[in-house]
Formats: sequence, structure tokens, C-alpha cells
Amino acid sequence: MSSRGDATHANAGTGDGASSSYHHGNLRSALLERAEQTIEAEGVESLSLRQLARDLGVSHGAPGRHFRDKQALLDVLAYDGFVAMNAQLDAAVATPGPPAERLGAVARAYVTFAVEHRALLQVMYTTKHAPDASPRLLQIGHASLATTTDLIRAAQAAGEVAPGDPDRLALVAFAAVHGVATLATNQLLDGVPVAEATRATVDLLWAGLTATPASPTVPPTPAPAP
Amino acid sequence: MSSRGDATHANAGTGDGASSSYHHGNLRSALLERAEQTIEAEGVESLSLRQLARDLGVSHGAPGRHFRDKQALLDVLAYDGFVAMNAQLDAAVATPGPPAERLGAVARAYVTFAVEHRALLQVMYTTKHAPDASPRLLQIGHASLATTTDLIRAAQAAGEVAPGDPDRLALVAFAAVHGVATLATNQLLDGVPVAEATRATVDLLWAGLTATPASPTVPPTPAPAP
DNA sequence: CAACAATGCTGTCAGTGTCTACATTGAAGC
DNA sequence: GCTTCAATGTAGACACTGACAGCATTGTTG
Repeated sequence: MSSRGDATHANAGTGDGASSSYHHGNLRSALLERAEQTIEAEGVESLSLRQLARDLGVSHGAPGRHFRDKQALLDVLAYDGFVAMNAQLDAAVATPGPPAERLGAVARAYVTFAVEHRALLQVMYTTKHAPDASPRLLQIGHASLATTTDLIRAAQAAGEVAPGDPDRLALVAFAAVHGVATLATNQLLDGVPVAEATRATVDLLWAGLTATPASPTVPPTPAPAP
Repeated sequence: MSSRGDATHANAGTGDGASSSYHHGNLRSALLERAEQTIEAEGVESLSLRQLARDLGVSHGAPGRHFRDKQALLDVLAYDGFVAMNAQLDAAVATPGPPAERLGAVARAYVTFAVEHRALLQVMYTTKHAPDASPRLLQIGHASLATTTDLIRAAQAAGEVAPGDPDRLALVAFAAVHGVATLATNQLLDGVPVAEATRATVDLLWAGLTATPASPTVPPTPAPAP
């Protein structure tokens, strides 16, 4: 838990002209912000610490004061991305209405976030993080899954979804929506509007959730080890 | 249609010791093969043309004779990946049995391929390809979707799947399986075995496909339970 | 006012992708 | 057999990058 967030200084900089002096005052945040803009505009592989420094008017070594290396910056970007995304998902799941409606809202929120932050999502879901950052990222990544699990559990309690391991069902539902998001961000939906694909997915998922008799769990043939 | 495949020389080199001479004889194929090994072992971002050349015992400029730039090599890698994957999917869909079984086989084949070629799949689904290569990649990428569409259409003809636009249904099913594959390759299944997640997804999908009344298209009031 | 830690700057190094000029090779045509 | 030529590989160069080390400039704290 070192070298992560905790903006140590939390320097004020409410807007006064502290930007022309020797110290930038906000470099860390500015780097993160600009980095996201850059990756969304030109792709992750085009991100350059030196160009970033140039954009912000600091020397090429300055970023090293805030991020040990490039990957460390990406790790923070991913973490912050999960935080932002989870906030959106939580807001979506909190909308009043029947479970089907709420599931749709969460799915829409997820896909919307994905499309609006294509490159960021890619960074978030790329397991190239430093071993130190991994557990933290894993944990916050699972938070979004928990949102779905709660929703399914509630729907089961209300009798609208057939019984079955809510964790498992949530994982599948999450994966399905995630798949749509992935295809959408890579323009592989072949002309089908994103909203439409999302709706079709939710419809199909819901149909399956209300119909499926839990999980069969009857392995006729012993599953070959993966 | 330029600079792609067509191994112009198709030099024999059935194994005779032509590897010590000035010309490598097989550089293009060797580069592709080694590149895939490298990205699977160390990730795409660690791929270096110079290291590749070193590994194969040629000079650092040699790869440039076969691939205009690094991205061109990745494009070919992606294309070949789609070809290989489609072959697996076609083989899976050709297995005899009821549609549900065949859908499961295709899903398993897809996920298996994804897990065995994590990095390659990432390259395949990354829209950073040269504008020249894009249409070709898009086309072959859609071929795998066509496999699913045919399957769904057949199931509808057999009366096992409710009517509805087979293209749309296939897209959704494909996205769901793709989502599982993506989560699996990034180790985000949280301990759930890949095979199990795949099976659960297929079960849920099939339940939805057999139950869904085409596309509801009734936005405001979800059908009250009978 | 004097330390001090935080932050930024400059210089440097190895590694990389790409371009250009040159070398080697095998095959085609005379 | 010889020349010619395209294909392929080599060597050098250039700009760029990430990372590191040493020095400079701050604001803060005692």
C-alpha cells in the first residue's frame, strides 16, 4: 500500500496563478487527467511519459517524481477508472423499479461507460499491473460484480428470478454485458447500435434468468480438466 | 491486398541446412511464429522487432523486408489468428447432436482458443490495425459470427429456438461467450473454473433462447406474470 | 533563519522503430 | 557461361522513449 494515492500535499491551488512557478502544484492529477485524454484520443500504446511532460510544460523527468514508472501511472489510472465506473453502476442499480428494469439500467451504465472510456477500460482489464497493485485492483474490480450479485439476490427474494447461486448467475450476466461492451468498443457490432445490442442482451438474459431451473449441476460426462 | 500473405518464394527448405547461409529462407514464417510465442509468454507490449531478429539470428533490419512496420506484423498475426480460430469453431459446430449441444461445443471451442491464445486474442480484437488491413480483418472476424448465426437459424428451423432475428440473437450469444472468454483470459473469473463459467453461460443463453418471444419491444410495462 | 523533504530540471544511457545505402544470393534471359 | 535483376539480409544512422542519477528550487517546520 505504498506509492499509491494519498495526494500527500493536497495543495490548494484553487486557481491562483501558481502554474507558472517552479513547481507545478498539481502535476500528479494533471498527469492522470492528461494521460486519460491522450489514451482515449490516440490509444494506450501511443502514451509517452515524455510527451505527457511536454504537454504539461514540465521537464521529462518530472513525472518520475509521482509515478515510479509508466506502468505505475497506468495502474492508478485503472484504479481510478474502477472507482468512477463503480459509482456509475451503483447509481444505476439504485434507480427505483422492478429488477428487470434495474438490470437494464446497470447494463446500460456499464456499456455507456465502456464506450465513453474505451481505452481506459482496456487499461482496467489488462492484467499487466504491478504485482503490488494487483490485489487492490482485483478487489475494486470485484466490487462491480458485487453490485450485480446483490441485484440478482434481490430479484430472487422477490420471486422474479429462479433460484440458483447468485454469484454464479451474476458472473454470467456480467460477462454477457461485458462482452457487448467489449465488442462495442472495438466496433465489432457490425452496425448494430450499441443501445440495441445492450437491450437485446438484457432481454435474453432476463428470459434465461426467469426460466432457468437453477443450475443443472448434472455433469453427465465428467468435465475434462481445463 | 498488397503486402499480405502470398509467400512469394515459398522456398522449399524441407529441413536441409540452409539456415546458416546469408538468406534465412523462412524468415517471414519464423517471425510470425516466434512473435506469437513471445507475446503469449511476455505480453504484446514486450514484443520487440529487434529482439525478434536477435532470436532468429538475423540483423535488426531484416524484419523490415517482410513487414512494413511492427503493426503490419501484428495485423498478419491477427488475421492468421482469426483463420485458426474459425477453423476450430467450424469444427465444433460440425459435431453431431442437438442444437443446444452444438452451441455448447462452439462456446467451449471459443473459450478454449481464447485461453490458449490470450495475447493473440487481444491482438485480434484490438482496433489499432492499419486502415488497409481493417476491412479484411473485419470480414474474417465476422466469419466466426456467421457460424453462430447459422446454428441459431438451424435451431429455429427445428423449432427449438423461438423466432427472432437470428443475426441479432447470434450477436448476443456471441457477445456473452466472448465476455466469458475475456474475463477468463484476464483472470477475472475469481476462481470459478473456466469450463464451469462457460457451461453456466450456455445454460442461461439456451434458457433465454428457448423462452424469449422474439424481441419484446414493449418498453414501458414489462409483461405481468401470468 | 536554518535545515529538510518535496518537487522539478538537466544530463545520460540503453533500447526501440524506422529509414537509407550497401552486400549477398539465386534465378531468368541472353 | 555470363550478365542482369529482384529478393532478401546487413550495417549505420536518427529520433524517440523509459529510466536513472545528480543538482536546483521551493515551501514548511523547527
